[in-house]
Amino acid sequence: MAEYDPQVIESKWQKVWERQKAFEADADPDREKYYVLEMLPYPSGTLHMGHMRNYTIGDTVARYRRMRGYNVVHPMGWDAFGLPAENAAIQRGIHPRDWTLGNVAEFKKVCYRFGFSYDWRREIASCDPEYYRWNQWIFLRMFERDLAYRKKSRVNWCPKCATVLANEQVVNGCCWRHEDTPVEARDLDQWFFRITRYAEELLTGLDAIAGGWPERVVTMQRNWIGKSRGARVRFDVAELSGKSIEVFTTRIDTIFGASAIVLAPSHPLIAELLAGSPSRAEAEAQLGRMRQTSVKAEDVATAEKIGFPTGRHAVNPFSGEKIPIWVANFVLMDYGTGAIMAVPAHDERDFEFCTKYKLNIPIVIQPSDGPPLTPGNQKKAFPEHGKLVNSGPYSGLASEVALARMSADAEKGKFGRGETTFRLRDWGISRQRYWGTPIPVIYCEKDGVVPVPDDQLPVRLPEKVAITGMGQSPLAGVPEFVNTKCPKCGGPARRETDTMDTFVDSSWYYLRYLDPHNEQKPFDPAKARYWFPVDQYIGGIVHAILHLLYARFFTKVLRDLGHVSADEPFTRLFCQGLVLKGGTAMSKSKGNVVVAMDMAVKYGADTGRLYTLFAAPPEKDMEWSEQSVEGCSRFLNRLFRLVERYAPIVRSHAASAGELGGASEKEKALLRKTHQTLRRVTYDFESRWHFNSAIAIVMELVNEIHAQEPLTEGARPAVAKEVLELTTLMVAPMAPHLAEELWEMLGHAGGLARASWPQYREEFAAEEEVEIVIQVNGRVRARIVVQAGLSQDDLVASGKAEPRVAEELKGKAIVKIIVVPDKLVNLVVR
RNA sequence: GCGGAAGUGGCGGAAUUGGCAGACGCGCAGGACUUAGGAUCCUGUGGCCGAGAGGCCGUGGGGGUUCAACUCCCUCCUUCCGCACCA
Repeated sequence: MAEYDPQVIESKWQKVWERQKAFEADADPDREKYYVLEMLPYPSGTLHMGHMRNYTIGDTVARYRRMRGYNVVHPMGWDAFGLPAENAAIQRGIHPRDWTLGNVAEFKKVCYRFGFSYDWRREIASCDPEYYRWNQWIFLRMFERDLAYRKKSRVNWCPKCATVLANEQVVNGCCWRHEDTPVEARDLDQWFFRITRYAEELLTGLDAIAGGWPERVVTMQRNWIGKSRGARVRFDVAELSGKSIEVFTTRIDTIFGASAIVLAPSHPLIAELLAGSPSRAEAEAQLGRMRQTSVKAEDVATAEKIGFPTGRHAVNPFSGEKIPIWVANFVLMDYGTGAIMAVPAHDERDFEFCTKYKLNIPIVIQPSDGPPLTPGNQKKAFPEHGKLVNSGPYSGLASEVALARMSADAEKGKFGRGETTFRLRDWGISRQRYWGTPIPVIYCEKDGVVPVPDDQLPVRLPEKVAITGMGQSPLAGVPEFVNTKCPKCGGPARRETDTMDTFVDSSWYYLRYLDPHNEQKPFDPAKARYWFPVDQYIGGIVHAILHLLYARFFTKVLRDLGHVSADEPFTRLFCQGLVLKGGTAMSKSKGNVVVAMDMAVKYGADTGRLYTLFAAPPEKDMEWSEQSVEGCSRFLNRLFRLVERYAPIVRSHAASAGELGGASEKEKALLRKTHQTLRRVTYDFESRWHFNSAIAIVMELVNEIHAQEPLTEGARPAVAKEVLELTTLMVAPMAPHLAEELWEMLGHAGGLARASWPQYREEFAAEEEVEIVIQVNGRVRARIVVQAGLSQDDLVASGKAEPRVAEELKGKAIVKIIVVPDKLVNLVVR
């Protein structure tokens, strides 16, 4: 008897699939397409089972869809630019490209070993000039439309490294390499994508995809875009005629309670306000300190509120009241107008600030129910809507009414207007790094900023670069790269030395897959018309905001450029859970990884795949358990032995399905179980991807075939064939190598990579007999087996006849009878 | 602080969406086969009471709706995740 040897079987079928080109798919207007995609991986060193979960889910879905007859495109590629490659270069003196390509080769080997059904002809790597030239091309198109622009922006700067740090390289406000050196803020000229132009559409577009995306992701995106309606109001500066300050507020109804105007430390008007102010010297010293603080969000959020008065005043346009103008660290320059009106009684932050600096706290909103606020009893801000008081002509109005009326009045008085703002900011794409896409721009003394002409693309990354992690952008140290000619005047010019954020690479790669070798365009719109959008996208929740938002943005830009017609790139999104070991996510740095290749060598890829699907529903985190892996291995072994045992019977007979009639009771029971299993597995695959329960029920089926041995004595080949073939097909998307082997054992030539998913048959699945639970007052008192479809009256009668039930009914009156057909009878007695 | 998700045996989890709680797997216990088994097969396995038939309790806590609640409503607790001075 042959043993189940996954090493032999898996390698055998991987070669067959390759020879058959089983997973290559091309546009075919006559067939319905299905584009399933796992998020572009960063090819880091060793692949562990945390990675494999993502691909296993995607592959299972891809294989299932193929069996359902779809024309499935399932590509794979590499997010090959990025900081880790540069770190490797610094630490080991290896070129980032060599390090990256080495990892890619390793990654690919593991994907192959796990039998993932990718169309490898479509493979791309973002560090390939044939890929990133199109990043540059898209950048230029965006530049032409003012969607790419340059402005000064604040970055983290380590004075010891003399370089810019990414946010994640800032640890506790200090450089990750120099933990005693506080990070400084610096302003550099940087490139931005004007994603805010699409803010409204990125928000409304969520409604269209909401049904196909996890709700939490939609919510996170919505919050990130952060639309808020309010008003912009102008306050004149009392001491400087003709000067004014605009604030943004969502609560114009509280404006009579404003006790100060507060500016962000980098507000442009500060210099003018301070010129000639009595408190100038002290104020400038404070300002200097404030401007040094870190850029990191957490640090900003937890910092204590500090501020100082400018000595100037603003005039409240509604009340005519003069209030002081302050500067404080908690006001953000890049949200709203960079200035706020502080209404301490009705805003928590303002309350904290004004309490600290002993500013007035006038109450202008009273709760619509509950005790009224008084200066004596107010311990914290009251930020809710309510009824206006001390608000001149608006006193007595409800907030909701006042908001609209005061906004309209501000507009009439020409000192304000209704306005909508977004929390979303433009996307800064400049990185002072080597291993990324060069930004295709040239600076000429005469012509200024000059885009690189299309026919000079790609702007290639130079090979020989000193990467030290110190100093400015590495490319600035390569004179052959920097020094060039101005495309306009031909005079001497220098190239931009920053590279693009790697999120640019992953913002449109799903379109390049559709036409990966096109040398004329990023992709052929005709091909995109067939394949795009992605039907099912699969990846980690970590990318819920940025990557997905950027990809949506790019899709809209490319649509407006006329390259695609879809509004959204991903119709459905699935976020798989993490793989934990010892309670924390598997990661190399934590040292708790289960190496994917080790898994394949010890148990085989099919066992690894099956366990990943079996241990938990795919959207939930799962804890890795080696012992449970053994369980899956045992199951596949059992299945192998089962088919091996009966395969000769099946093969000896060229059975046709028509011979299933007239089966014995035992055979009928088995056919029933098989078709019920198929019904349930199909349901799990179609609806919610609960592969764990699909596998469980197939295990039950296999157990039943084993236990009852209905096929041994005088077994009917037609029944054996039906049962074993369906079982094999059901596990095929999950354990594809073994399924192929079983399929061959059962007498099929040519493999099942393109076999059809079977249709369950109701006439086999239907139960002839059902177990009915008989309850008295909701408690189970008996179970009876009856013919299916029995009438309610018959069920009640049979139930009452049960001795245990009769006993309970003795001396009591039945007040209500509930019958659930084929399931349950509940007799309510008193 | 705001937003989201989740709490079921010793463990991972199931319950086709209001109808038998604990499927399936792991672990554990007992047995069979074996020179041997960490292979394979069989049996048992939520808690308490009982020799047994059987009974009672049980899905984070408390309350409610219902003939019937892991499932729906209210409330509290715990854990995880995301955002975080957004005016």
